[in-house]
Amino acid sequence: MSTTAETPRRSLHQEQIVDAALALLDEGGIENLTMRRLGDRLGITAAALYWHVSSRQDLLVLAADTVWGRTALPGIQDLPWRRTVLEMAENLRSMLLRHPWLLTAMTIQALDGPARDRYEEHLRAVCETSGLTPRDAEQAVHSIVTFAIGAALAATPRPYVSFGLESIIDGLAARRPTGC
Amino acid sequence: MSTTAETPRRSLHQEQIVDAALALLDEGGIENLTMRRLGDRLGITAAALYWHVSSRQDLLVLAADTVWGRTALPGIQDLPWRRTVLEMAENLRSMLLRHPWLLTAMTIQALDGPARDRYEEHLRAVCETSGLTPRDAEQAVHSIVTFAIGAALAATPRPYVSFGLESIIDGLAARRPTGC
DNA sequence: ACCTGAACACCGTTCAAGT
DNA sequence: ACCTGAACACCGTTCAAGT
Repeated sequence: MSTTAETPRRSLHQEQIVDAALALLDEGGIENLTMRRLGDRLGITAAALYWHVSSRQDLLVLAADTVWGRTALPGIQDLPWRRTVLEMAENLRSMLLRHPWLLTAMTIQALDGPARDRYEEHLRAVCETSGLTPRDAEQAVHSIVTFAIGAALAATPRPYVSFGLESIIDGLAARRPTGC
Repeated sequence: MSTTAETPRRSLHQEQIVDAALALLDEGGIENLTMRRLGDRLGITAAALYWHVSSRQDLLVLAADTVWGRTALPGIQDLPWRRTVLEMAENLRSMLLRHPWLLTAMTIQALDGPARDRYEEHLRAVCETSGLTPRDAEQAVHSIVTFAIGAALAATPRPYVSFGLESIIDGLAARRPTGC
């Protein structure tokens, strides 16, 4: 009835569309997401999707940020900072392994949405709280995210992943005033 | 005239096709490589391409290995091993930045061909020659390749790349009997 | 041995038209 | 406000038929 109720209604529809798109992506990768197939699954014409979403690319951007948003963020002070950083790296890597189409999408266009920003911001906060300078915390975010993404894309086996991450964390720790 | 001359003739044709495919890929990314467009550029029907190549995927595999093969391999003992490893990582990263479609292709299917094997073999040899155990040299290959691929995909800025690579190399050096 | 033409089963996107 | 139908300009791949 009220005018303010209209916007949420519309984004509800969009949420259903993004959920269905995510299902198609997880089932068969990026080439499985087709406007016609997505329409079929929602009982709608492919053309009708363009009322809710501006393009297939737009849909991929929305799907990407949705998935970033589902990556768990551990408590900032619950564990020693090294363990927390390791956990965040592992969460990111396993998220990318569960949704390989996200790697494909990232290679086609830069995908930074609010949920990714939130993840990186959290990682930086973990490092700063632990005594790293802001500069080194920024270093940490870039190095850890880079390695986690690389590990997912290269399908790097587990033990090799741990070694690389721990080397990077050691490199960061060496820069703290207190040392380790 | 001789029967032995036939095989090279055919792969010459294939080489021209792969070169033209590479041009399309470098110009406009993976979605710019179209059988019809590639045919046009070679003065041939799209259907005719299937005589030389079994599918578009096959063409991508051939293009990928061609590009791996063009990555320069530095001399094994010309520089201190750390510098050589850094150089190989940088060569890989800049190759991937020059051919971003290769990252896309890697996310869609595993792409290990002879040229990639050769690159990784060389990197392992550099590490083993420097005194790393075979196990640690294997660690080195995985960590360095993982990080270089991640840096290309995440578009990690230069200084952050150096820090990550050097941390990994420090971690490797610490495992040598002689220390650093 | 190598290539064409036509066909099949698809794509993303637009847009007039309906309700 | 939301959806359909038809259309446009594309795709990869197959296959009979040509030379």
